[in-house]
Amino acid sequence: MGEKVEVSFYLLDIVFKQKENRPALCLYGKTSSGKKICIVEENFLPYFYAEPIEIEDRERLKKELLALKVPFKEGDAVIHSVEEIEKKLLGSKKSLLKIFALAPSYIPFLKRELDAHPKIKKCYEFDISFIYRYLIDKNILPLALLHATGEWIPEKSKVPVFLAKSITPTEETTSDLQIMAFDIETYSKTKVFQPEKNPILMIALYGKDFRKVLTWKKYSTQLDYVEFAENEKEMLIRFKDLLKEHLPDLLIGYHSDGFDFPYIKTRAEIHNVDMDLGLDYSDLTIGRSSSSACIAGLPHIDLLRFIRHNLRTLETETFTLNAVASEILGEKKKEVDIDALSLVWDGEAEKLDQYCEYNLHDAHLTYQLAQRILPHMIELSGLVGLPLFDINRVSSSRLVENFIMRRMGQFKELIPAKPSYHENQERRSLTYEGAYVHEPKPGFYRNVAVFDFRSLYPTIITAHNISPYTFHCSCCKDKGLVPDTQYWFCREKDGILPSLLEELILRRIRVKEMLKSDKNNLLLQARSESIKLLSNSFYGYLAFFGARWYSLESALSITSYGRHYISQVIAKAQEAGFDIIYADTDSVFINLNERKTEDASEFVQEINKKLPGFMELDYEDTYKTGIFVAVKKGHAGAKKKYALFSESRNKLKIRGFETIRKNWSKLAKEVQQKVLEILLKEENKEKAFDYVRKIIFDIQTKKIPLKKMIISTHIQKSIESYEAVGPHVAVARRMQEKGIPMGPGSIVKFIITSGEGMLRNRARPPEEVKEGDYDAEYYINNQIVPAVNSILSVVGYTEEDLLKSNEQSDLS
DNA sequence: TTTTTGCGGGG
DNA sequence: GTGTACGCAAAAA
Repeated sequence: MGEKVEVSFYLLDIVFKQKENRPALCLYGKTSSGKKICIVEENFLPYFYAEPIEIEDRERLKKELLALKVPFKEGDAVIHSVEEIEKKLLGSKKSLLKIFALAPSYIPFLKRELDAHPKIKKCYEFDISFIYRYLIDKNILPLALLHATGEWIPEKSKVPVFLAKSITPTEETTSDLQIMAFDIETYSKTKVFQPEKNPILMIALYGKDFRKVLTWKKYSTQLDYVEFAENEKEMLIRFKDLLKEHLPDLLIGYHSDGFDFPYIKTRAEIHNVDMDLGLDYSDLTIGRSSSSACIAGLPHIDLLRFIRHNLRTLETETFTLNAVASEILGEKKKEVDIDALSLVWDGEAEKLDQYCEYNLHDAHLTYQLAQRILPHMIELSGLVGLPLFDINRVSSSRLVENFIMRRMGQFKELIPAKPSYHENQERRSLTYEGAYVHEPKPGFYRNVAVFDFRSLYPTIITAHNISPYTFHCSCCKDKGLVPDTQYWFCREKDGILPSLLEELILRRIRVKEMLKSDKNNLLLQARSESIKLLSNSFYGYLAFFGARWYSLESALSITSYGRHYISQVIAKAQEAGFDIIYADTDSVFINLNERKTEDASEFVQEINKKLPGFMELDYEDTYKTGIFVAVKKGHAGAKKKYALFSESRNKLKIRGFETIRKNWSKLAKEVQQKVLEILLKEENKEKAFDYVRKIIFDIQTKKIPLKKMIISTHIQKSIESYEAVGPHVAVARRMQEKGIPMGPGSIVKFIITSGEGMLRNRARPPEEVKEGDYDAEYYINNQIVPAVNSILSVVGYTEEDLLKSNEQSDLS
């Protein structure tokens, strides 16, 4: 003890702790041999800037400030020290006072006091979280290798604690992380989860060379990974101890912010068990409204949150573990009757094996998903400098913001404050014109060429130097305005945001270049994706009401340029004799008619010759066939709703047809898909029409199996509180009468049966319906016709044609 | 058309 | 906690 030593470690997590007289940062990390340690940094103080009114007597002002006492809780918030410093605000120099304090929580109080101080004009950078401030100022990246000198100190902790005298960052980072995935199963006889009432039955853990399912119902099993606890309380304690024993670098769950951890916390409170999972024995905390489960020193990753926010490239519409795992891993959840778990638990414990397997399999899927997704999170973390815990949870606007904040130092520019509540409200209420959408003429088309601008908004920002820093400069007023506005941006000096964005675009070009010779390099792919995600978020960021660098003028100018360029392409295409079918934001759909693709290619090249900066029009593809439909009422073309067939890729591109959703029967979805396929791939409208006629005939003659007729709907509120009793509510009430509780969140599956009277009296749960006993009329008129009507009317069939009585014999 | 509510994910 | 952190779509008004 007491001897000066050196340690090197990779930074995994960072936690702030207010010590008696000083703020401390606990840097949790692992050494190159994988050992976990905690390095305490006490040499960094929180601060903000204050701009004095006159440059009169600085020394006197400093003394005055140092003597200030601002009431704070039981004591006083005081200023620890003051330094003089130069910074820029929108390019103009400011000489400022850097005000240090001994606690981050003093900062808002001191700031408020100085705002009211007669000798202080304005305060800056008072709303940057202490941890980010530290990472930014010390230029430390998460997962970076750090060297520290200091000494080991005794402290209550699950890992050795080291008090640092100095910390030096390096450029080296690690991506080799030991992860542990977990999942719980709970008692519930309905869809409604009641952690206050119903216990946790199982907890699965899956790590490298480690798998375990904890449960507390003893039954005979051959599964070597099942471990029994006396009761739920002992199981929770065992879970805690296993984490302490294994100390993974990251703990991974799926919807664990919103479900598993809140559930665990509630159950632990009931049993009076401390959920002191933190490496410093601090409790698991659940953030209130944006609910995130946080463990000191052990970053908790909820994959669902990252996937929902930042992995929108997935095809899937829903983000259930099953859907996401089958798309990313090609593997599904284990099929068990989860509804029966509680009954089995109560009465047939010998059948619990399948649920233990199910539980472990979910943890395993989560583990595998983490292996795929972590490279993306790690790349993003390195790019914008946010720790993995935050990368997991922030929106793309905050990614952009942190990226910019980190780079502000090099420009010596001040970081603007977050908007006040009032500004926020004001910004929310402002709207402006968005992208251009050209209304399509409904119809069936052949040879549809699609052009689109590659990264339209990012390239507009860089090509036209759009940013709050270049807005209305004094030098370029007479050099031209943004189309359809009175605004201009500097043409002489590079704006900070456009130059950062340009750097990103160039970096991505380099990464893509490297990928050409190393196609399967997942890390490079993740890097390219991360840069793309960040670049594409700049425009949205400028228009985001909560942004520090909010600039309505910039956002509005970007969309204005966007409309300008797309309209230009449309006009020139028409000049060149092409017919425009449709256009939306950054893409134009052209009817090639008898023209060759070479003509279109040439046209695109001509356009590209005149585009500034990185702007570029891509010839995306030529689609063999395409359908654009009309809006429900009227003859106008529906926007953002079309289907195209790419012969070269042998793939349908279907957009905006919304029947791929709930409360449509499987049959309706199937029929819609099939009709589009026949029309686009086979170009046989008679066959499509006959197909639908055949389906209608089959419905009438009761040949369709019941399971395709099931409609599922979500129950929104308690069954009693519905005033309008729709079919789903009626069915839910019947189920409840039969002893199956129904509440918000329950999914009701029902079939409309034949007979007279109101729908709600004819809706039945599928198990009560005999094969063939569905209401043919209802399914034809409310499911099939709406699904295909707009499509078939494009090729000349009306609703009446579809519903004409089935006398022709060729159909049967 | 504008405002309010409530789901998503999880068993 | 360098406070006051969702976002969208359907239902209701």
